[in-house]
Parts: sequence; C-alpha cells; structure tokens
Amino acid sequence: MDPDERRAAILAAARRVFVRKGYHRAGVADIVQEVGVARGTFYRYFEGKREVFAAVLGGVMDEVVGVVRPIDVTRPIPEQIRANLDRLVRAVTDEDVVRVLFAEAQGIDDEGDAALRDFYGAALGRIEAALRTGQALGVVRAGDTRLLARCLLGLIKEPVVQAALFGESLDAAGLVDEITAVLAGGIVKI
Amino acid sequence: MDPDERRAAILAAARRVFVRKGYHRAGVADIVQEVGVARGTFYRYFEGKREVFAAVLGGVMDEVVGVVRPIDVTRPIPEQIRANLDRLVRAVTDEDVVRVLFAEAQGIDDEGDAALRDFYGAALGRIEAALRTGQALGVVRAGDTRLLARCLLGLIKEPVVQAALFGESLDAAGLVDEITAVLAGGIVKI
Amino acid sequence: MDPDERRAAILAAARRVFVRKGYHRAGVADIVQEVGVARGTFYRYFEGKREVFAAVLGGVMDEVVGVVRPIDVTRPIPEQIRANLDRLVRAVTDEDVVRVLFAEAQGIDDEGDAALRDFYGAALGRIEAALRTGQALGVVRAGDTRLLARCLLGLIKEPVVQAALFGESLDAAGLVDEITAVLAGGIVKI
Amino acid sequence: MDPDERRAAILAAARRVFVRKGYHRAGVADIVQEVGVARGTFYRYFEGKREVFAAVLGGVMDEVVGVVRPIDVTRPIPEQIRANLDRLVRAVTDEDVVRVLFAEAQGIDDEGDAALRDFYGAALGRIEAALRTGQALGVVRAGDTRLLARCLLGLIKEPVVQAALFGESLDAAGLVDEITAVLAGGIVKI
DNA sequence: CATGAATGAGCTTTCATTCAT
DNA sequence: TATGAATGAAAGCTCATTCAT
Repeated sequence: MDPDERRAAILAAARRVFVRKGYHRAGVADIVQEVGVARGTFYRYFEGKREVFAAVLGGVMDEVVGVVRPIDVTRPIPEQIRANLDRLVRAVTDEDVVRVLFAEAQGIDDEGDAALRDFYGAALGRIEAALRTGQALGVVRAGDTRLLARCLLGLIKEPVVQAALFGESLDAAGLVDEITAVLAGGIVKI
Repeated sequence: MDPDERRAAILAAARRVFVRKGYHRAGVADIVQEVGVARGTFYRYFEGKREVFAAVLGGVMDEVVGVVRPIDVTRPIPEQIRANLDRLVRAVTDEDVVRVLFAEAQGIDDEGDAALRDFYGAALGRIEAALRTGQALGVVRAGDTRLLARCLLGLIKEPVVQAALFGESLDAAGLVDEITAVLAGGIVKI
Repeated sequence: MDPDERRAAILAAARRVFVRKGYHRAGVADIVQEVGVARGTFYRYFEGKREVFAAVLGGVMDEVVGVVRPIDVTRPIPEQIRANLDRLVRAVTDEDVVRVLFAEAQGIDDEGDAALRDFYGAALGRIEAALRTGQALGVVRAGDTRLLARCLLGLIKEPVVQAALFGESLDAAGLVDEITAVLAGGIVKI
Repeated sequence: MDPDERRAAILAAARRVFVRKGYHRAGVADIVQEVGVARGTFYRYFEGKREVFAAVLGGVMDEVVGVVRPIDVTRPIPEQIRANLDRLVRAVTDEDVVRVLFAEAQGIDDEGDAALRDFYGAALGRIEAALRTGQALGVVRAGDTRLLARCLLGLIKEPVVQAALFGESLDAAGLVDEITAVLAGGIVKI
C-alpha cells in the first residue's frame, strides 16, 4: 500500500474512532484495530495519539473553514449572505464536526488549544471580514465586528451542539430560517 | 475542622484544580495536595474523582441557573430582559464556568453528559419560558422558541468561550450592549 | 458496659463476621458495625484484626479440643471411643468451626499458622494419647500413632469440609456410623 | 522469547510465588519480579491476579487428578488399589499441592470455590467409582460410597497437610502402608 | 517498512491503624 | 474510656509509546 494512502487510511480510521468514542475514551488500540495495521505502523505515520487527533481536527477544520466565502460586491449581497449561512450551518451540522471540533477538542493539551485558536481565528476572521464588508456596503449595522462575529458563530454553533447533546436530529433549513430571521430583525422589541 | 467545612474545602480545592488543569489532567493527587489532606480523607467525603467533579459541576450550574429569573408581567418588561441578560453574561463570564461547564464537562462519561443535559435543559427551559411570555405579550417575535432559546444561549456563551480561548479579558457591559442590539434589531438588512 | 462484657461482645461480633465473610473479606469496619462501637474502641480491646482473629480461633479451638476426653480404663472402652467420636463429629460439624478453623485459618500470617499448629498439636496429642492407651489395652492395632491420629482426624474432618464446600447439610449420625465402621473394619479386603 | 514460553514462565513464577507467600500475601509485583518482566507484560498474558491463580490451581489439579485411574477388573484388583493409593499419596505430598490446593484455594472468591468444587467433584467422583466397582466385586464393604470417598480423601490428605503445617518431611511409603492397613482392617476393635 | 510484544510510569481506590478530642 | 475523622502505604490495573525482530 502506498504510504500516502496508508497515512490517509489511518487518519480516516482515527477520525471514525474519535467521533465514535471521543478523544479520551479512544485508544491507539482502537485506531490500529479499525484500520487493521500494527501498533508500530501507526507510530511510523503519526507521532502519537495527540498528533493524529490534531490531524483529524485540521481536516475537520478545513471542511468548515472552506465553506465561508468572501462577499463579492459586484453580485447581489443578501443572497450571498444567505448562501454562506446555509453552507456553514450544513457544514457544522455534520456529526464529525460536532463531536471532534465542538465537544472534544478543548482542554486536551496546549497544542490542541493552539490548533483550536488557529481554527477559530481563521473562521472568525472570515466572518468578521464579511461583516466589515457589509458595514461598508451599509447592509450590516454598526458595531464591534469581533463581538458580532462571535455572536454569529454562537448563533449557529449552539443549536447544533445542543441538538447533539440531546440526541436530536436537526432541521438545517429550519435553523437557517430562524437564524436568518434573527439576523434580519432580532428577537425582541425593546 | 467541621466535617461540612472540610467537605467544602475539598470541593473548593477540587474546583480550583479542575479549573486549572481540566478534568482529565487533574488527579485525585492534585486535589488532596491542594487542600492538604491525605488521600484517604478525600474518599471519606467523595466517592471518587467523577463524583467530586459532578459536585463541582453542580455548584457551577447552580450559580448560573439561579440568575435567570422569570419575567414579571406586572412590571416593565424590557428592563427585566436586560437585567436577566446582564446577570447571565456576568455569571457565565466567570472563569470557572467557562472551564468547568463549557469546556471540560462534555464527554467525560454518561453520567456527566446526563448532568450537562439536565443543566442545559433547565437553563434553556427558563430562557424558553421567558421567550414564550414575551411572545404572549407581543414583545418577542414569533418563531420556534426552542431554537430561539438555543440561539440566544449561543449568542451569550460563544463570545465568552472565545474570549477565554484567546486569553482575552471580556468587557461584560460591552457584550451585553452588543447582544442587546442584536436582540433588538438583528445584524443585517436582508 | 463492663469491660469484660464489651470485649466479649466484640469477640462474638468478630466471630460472626469472620464466619460470614471469611478473614480476608471481613473488615474491621464490619466488626465495629456488627457490635455497634466505634473503630477506636475496637483497638482498645484488641491489638488489631489479626489478634481478634486469633482470639476467635482460640475460642473455636477450645470448643473442639474440649470434647475429646481421655479414655478411662476403669470403664468400658468401646463406648468411650464411640462417645468421643460422636462429640468430635458434632463439634466440628459446627459452621463456625468449618469456616474459621478449617477454611480460613491457614496462611494468614506466621502467628496464625503457629496458633493453628498449637491447636492441631493439642488435638492430635489427645487423639494420639487415646490411641496409645487403646494399643496398651489391646483394642487399637499396632502402628504409627502419630500418623494414625492424623488419619483419624482426616477421616472426620474431610467429610465435614467437603459437605461445607458443596453446601450440603451433613447427617452427623450417619457420618459417625460410617467412620465407626471404617475404624472397626476398614474399607477394603486386600 | 516465544509467547507460549513466556506465558509458561509467568505461570511458573506465579506458582512459585503463590507457594511461597500464599494467595493474599502475593502481589502481582512479586510475580513480575520473580519472572523478570514488566507489570504490563503480565497483563498481556493473564487478566489479573485471580486469573493467574486459577491457572496455577488448574495446573496443580491436573497433576493430582490424573493419577487416580479406574480399576481394571480383568487385572488383579488389590495391587491396582495399592498403586492408585501410592500415586495419589506421592502426588499430594508435593509442596505446591499442599500450599496452593489444600491451604490457600478456599475462600478467595466464588470462582475459586467453584474451581475447587470442580476439582474435588472430579477427584471424589473417581474415588467413588472405584469404591462402587469394589463393592460390586465384593472387595469393598457396603456403605455410603460418597461418605466413604470423602473419608478416604481425608485419610490421605490430612497427614500430608499436617506434615506441611509442622514443617516435617513425609515418608510417603510409610503413609501408604499405614493407610493401607487402615483400609484393610480399620484401627480399633469395637 | 511492518510488526506486536514489552515496557513502566501513572492512575484510582482500599482499609488497617492512629490519635486528638 | 469512647470516639470517628484522618491517615498513607500499598494494592491492582491501564495504555501511550518503544524497539528488536
């Protein structure tokens, strides 16, 4: 088997195992059994359990980060916002994202937290850039874009996390509608 | 030392340790060293590491759950909403809450997840009740209150979690203002 | 409560606990709970778990040793032998004897083994003396009385131990008959 | 080292340790030190302390059970009885048998007791079968063969156990002679 | 390059015993 | 004298990692 293929196979197996059992309950034994290689082989492709988790995390991050696209001002803006939101919700609704990225990643070690910071930095950076563009175009109200970006992330992430916690399946379209409504007009009349 | 005091001292020490090191990296050894008692003493007061974490978690939960108060319709509503929001943000901005409740609690074991579900169930139940009352009074727009409650939770929680992740101190008043603005008028014009 | 009474109460409780749970599974906690005194009190009356077991063992031994009586040559011998045998079988059929003396005593520590040696030394000494007397009187056949005494002990002890191991109740009279028959005429024609 | 060899080496070391210290005083640490492997290695070959003791016990049992052979009625019977007895006495005179099987096995846990019951069930079954055959052939007197089998076991086992308890070496031939004499003609004239 | 047996530090937990009250 | 909270050594066991084959 080609080294790259083998590495990919181990990585995929590790992802399945981490999703299934969570970082701490998963063992290297589970991963090597899942992929069908010897323990030693695993250590030829990854430095250890933490490193393979970081790689899994990176893959999941890429999948999520990629869906948020910059606003193209030469094209109609509202539908781009809507499309971005739609893709983001669908991306983070994925079970792997919820388990690996939202539920298990924090607190494993300092490197893991750094990776998480990188991810959220990148994701929030894109969101923030979109908000700034919107402000410049007059479609986003004034305000602290950093905070707004985090609020927006929470608006999307939390319903997904809670649904996972309670074992409910999530209606992505309904969630997009609800978030859109909140974005458009808030919740309360104060 | 009075047994209740001692139990409280161990609990407080455990909380400090869990906040500092996280559940998995913390050991009973750390806790007993922190409080300055023998290993055996710890086991006189708690059944084990999981149980003491559950107790810490319960304490943190109580601190948070208690601040969300039902809306009193006989009194001006907007300021009650604002006050609830203000208390909630301040409560969850506490480092212990962020570390123990938001970052470490999930995925430890089934009992821990059940405790977390109970907590979020209670907290979201209160938020949802407030939203329903608001809808009945015409101050909250129509919509799926369950989803809205979770969105609202995310709106509050995520900026706090992110600030903690990036080691930033958080301006609670600023966050309350921003959230209030989102609640009142959303973010974008779509 | 009178000190002697209290000591006796603790001893009796310890015996019940050792019979019920066996030496290793029994804890000092079980004993003090059984008798209803504090842990510290226990240690005022006995040096520790081993010592109280030794005391229990001694009591059980006394009950067994006492039943074997020297043969009185001025009275009919066969019925004295039969009476001794009868009493011995009935004595060792007692559950406490089986559990404490036959099943749990050996291997706890060197002192325990010494106590056991003392007991068996005394018991076998009496049996051997009886055999020697019998030889002198011509009612016991010639042979190594030490070995014979041990064989005789095994003849009695083993059926009792096996019955306990298999959870059967034992018909003492039937056992006495069988042993008597073996003593009188052996088992096989060789 | 070959896995089977290693397993055998650990088993043999465990046997030596159990014989030397007894089940409860022996620790996994003693065993791994005795054989010169790491703690973890031990757990690759055995599930734990109880399981390795069970394996030791099984080995000892096999050594003993195997020596009692059914009587072949087409060949002279008395010498077969004598030969069986001789082998049995020599087998159980082994120090390991006395320590592991007779002194330490009972009361460790329910599984251990079950194993012991199996062993004694098998051993006594063979003895009883031999006795029944003897009765049919008219060389064994009438009587409850179950009780007789247990008496016979005691006749053999007890002198061995006592000799071990008192640290005496045992003259197997002398014991066989004495037991043979008891079997043939009993002890007393009643 | 692949293997998997071996490693050993580290974990949680137990319980006989002590001693200040 | 009675108490029972405190003690801490020691136990069995796990698992990420290494390395000789």
